[in-house]
Amino acid sequence: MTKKRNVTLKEIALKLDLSISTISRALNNHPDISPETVERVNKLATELNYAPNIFAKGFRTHRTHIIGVIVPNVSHLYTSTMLKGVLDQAEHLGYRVIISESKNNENKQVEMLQTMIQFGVDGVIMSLAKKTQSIDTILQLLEHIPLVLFDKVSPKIPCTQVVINEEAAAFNAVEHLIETGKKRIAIIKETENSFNSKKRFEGYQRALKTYNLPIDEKVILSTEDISITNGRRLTNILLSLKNKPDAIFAITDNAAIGAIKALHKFKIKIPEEIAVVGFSNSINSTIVSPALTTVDQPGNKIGKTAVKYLINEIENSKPEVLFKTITVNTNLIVRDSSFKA
Amino acid sequence: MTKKRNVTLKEIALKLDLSISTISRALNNHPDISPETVERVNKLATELNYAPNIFAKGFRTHRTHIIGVIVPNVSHLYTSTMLKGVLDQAEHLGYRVIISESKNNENKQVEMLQTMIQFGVDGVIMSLAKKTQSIDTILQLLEHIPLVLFDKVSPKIPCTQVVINEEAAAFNAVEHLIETGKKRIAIIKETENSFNSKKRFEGYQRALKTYNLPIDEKVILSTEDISITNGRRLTNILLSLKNKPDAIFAITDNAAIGAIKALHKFKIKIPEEIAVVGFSNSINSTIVSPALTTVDQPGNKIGKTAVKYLINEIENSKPEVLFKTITVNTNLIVRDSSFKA
DNA sequence: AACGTTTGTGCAAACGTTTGCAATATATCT
DNA sequence: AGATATATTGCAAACGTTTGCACAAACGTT
Repeated sequence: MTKKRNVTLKEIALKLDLSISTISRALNNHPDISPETVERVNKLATELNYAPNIFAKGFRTHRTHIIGVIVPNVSHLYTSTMLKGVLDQAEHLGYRVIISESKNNENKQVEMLQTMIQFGVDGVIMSLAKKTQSIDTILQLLEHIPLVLFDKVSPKIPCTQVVINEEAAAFNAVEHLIETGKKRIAIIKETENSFNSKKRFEGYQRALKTYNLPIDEKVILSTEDISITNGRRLTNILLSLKNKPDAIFAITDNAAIGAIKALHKFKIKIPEEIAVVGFSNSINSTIVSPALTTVDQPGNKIGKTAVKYLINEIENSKPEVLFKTITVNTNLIVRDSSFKA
Repeated sequence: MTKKRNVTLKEIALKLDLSISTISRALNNHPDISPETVERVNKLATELNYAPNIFAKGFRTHRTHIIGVIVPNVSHLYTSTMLKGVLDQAEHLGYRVIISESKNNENKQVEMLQTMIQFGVDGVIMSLAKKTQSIDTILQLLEHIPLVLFDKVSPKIPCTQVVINEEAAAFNAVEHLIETGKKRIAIIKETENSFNSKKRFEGYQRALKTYNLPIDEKVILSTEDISITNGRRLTNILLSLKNKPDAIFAITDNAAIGAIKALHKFKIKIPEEIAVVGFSNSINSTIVSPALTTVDQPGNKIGKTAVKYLINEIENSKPEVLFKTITVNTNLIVRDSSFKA
């Protein structure tokens, strides 16, 4: 493949009878070049369609204007919504984005992080792989590069983190069920206490306490893999109880959909007999019937916010950075699975 | 941010009392370095955790080992499945991936293509924006860089293209309906003849002809935006006909889901009265009830294949390249919406 | 008149790598 | 032994950019 050679500073310098350094400075708005010279240089540069050689530049400046993104799985709808936000915001701020999948594998995760650093990205945005344990390597790598965590985060890693108000969102969801008259609300959550699962569970507990409802272990079910199938399976368990719940709060849309399928099977009326609420506002939540009441997570906004903070860190490297946790708000979207008007 | 300095060839050279060039050659398996030297160099290199400075390298070689991907919208499930394939295969072959969205905007599309080229990617994989008209700029840019089109392609662009067997897939889908005894099969397609829509329509027509069924314009409906809502709307039109169809082939899962919703509304039995078949095997197709019969498009494989061909073109730049169209096979997945066992 | 200041520009080194060519040492051949 | 081939290695240039420093001219200040 014969790529045409690009215009260089040298050529411009030659044509204008100036030195290379002057051209460089003119194009970079260096203060001590005279306005007229800047003018002339800019004119010719655009005329010749000059574009700086990104490698020579990166080589000198150690800046690439690339940010890396590492997520467990790109093909989850929610993830790709966040990616969209990242891409938009990055482009807007003049950065490009390299994306990798950790596939929820911890080793792969640090490996990707390493190659990205080695590759020279200016910063990394990451959503942690499930069961991320060995924080050590990550902590080490943190010395090399600015990192922002989003979605799946960990308080053990000292860096900026962008999350939704998991706890409050769960609280609202459960509160909504209580307000519609439900008294025995089950929860389907994850076994291992991922950050998200834990927070949502806390919100669930707080809601029950606030409204003086008993917390009953029997209707608190957990699963390793929070999928449709497991949502269904756990719901079957709930249905086998003597004292059945009158509502199910599933920590995930998929689990909620599984629940609905199980309830369908037993011809149980939703929401009259048992109401269901999910979490994510995935497309599926509108397709299942009855349509699912769920928590809308603004993935787009999360992505954008993460980029904004990362680039801020990259560009204003203060000696003492204060790492914040940024919370993006969610909305409860009420549909037929919990309340019929 | 204080990035730690990396190990360089120079340091290795110093420690081994060899020249920089020898080190470089040893690490690149150049044939005229003695085996022992190669051994020593490799040993020390891994020991020091040497990683070549990607910028110095790209600077010299004009190779970045990055490939660019441009798609209309990352947050479509099918797209993100293809992306997954791209990421996997690229990583496997030692490349990294930069992703951009064209947002189905033609100008944005060429703009992205340009910045990617300017940025120095080794090649680009692209799925065309809807209504891509001005092929000219793309043809020009083609001189600068290897390009592979996938999914949304155009025969007007002379480059390798990776697609599914749209026509045959549609044929099979319609054939399946005919085999279950359906005689009046409607189709819901796109107004503008996108490559995909056109091919699928051709398959539809061929199937009817093959089985000597009449082609009736009345049950051939089109829409600009092939969404759930429009699937529903067009199905309502079909239901208002005197002579109703006994099956609907929707060119897209979403349209098919819209159709199912419309049929539900009128309490029409699926598939007994009217069967429905979609296209894509999106997750939704299993969530809707009855579960949707659909064409499984192996997005993953398409992504992988595209990368394979692109990298082949990048690495073996023959003077005369023969541009192929690669066809990836699909499967019809039969579910309850068309046939109950 | 001599000096400092400011303004605009150029020189040349540096970043880390690859690579054509030269150089040396060793082996092979007459 | 002398000459020629072969196997290893080193030298130095080149890639395009940025940047510390030096320089010159023009001006204002004593």
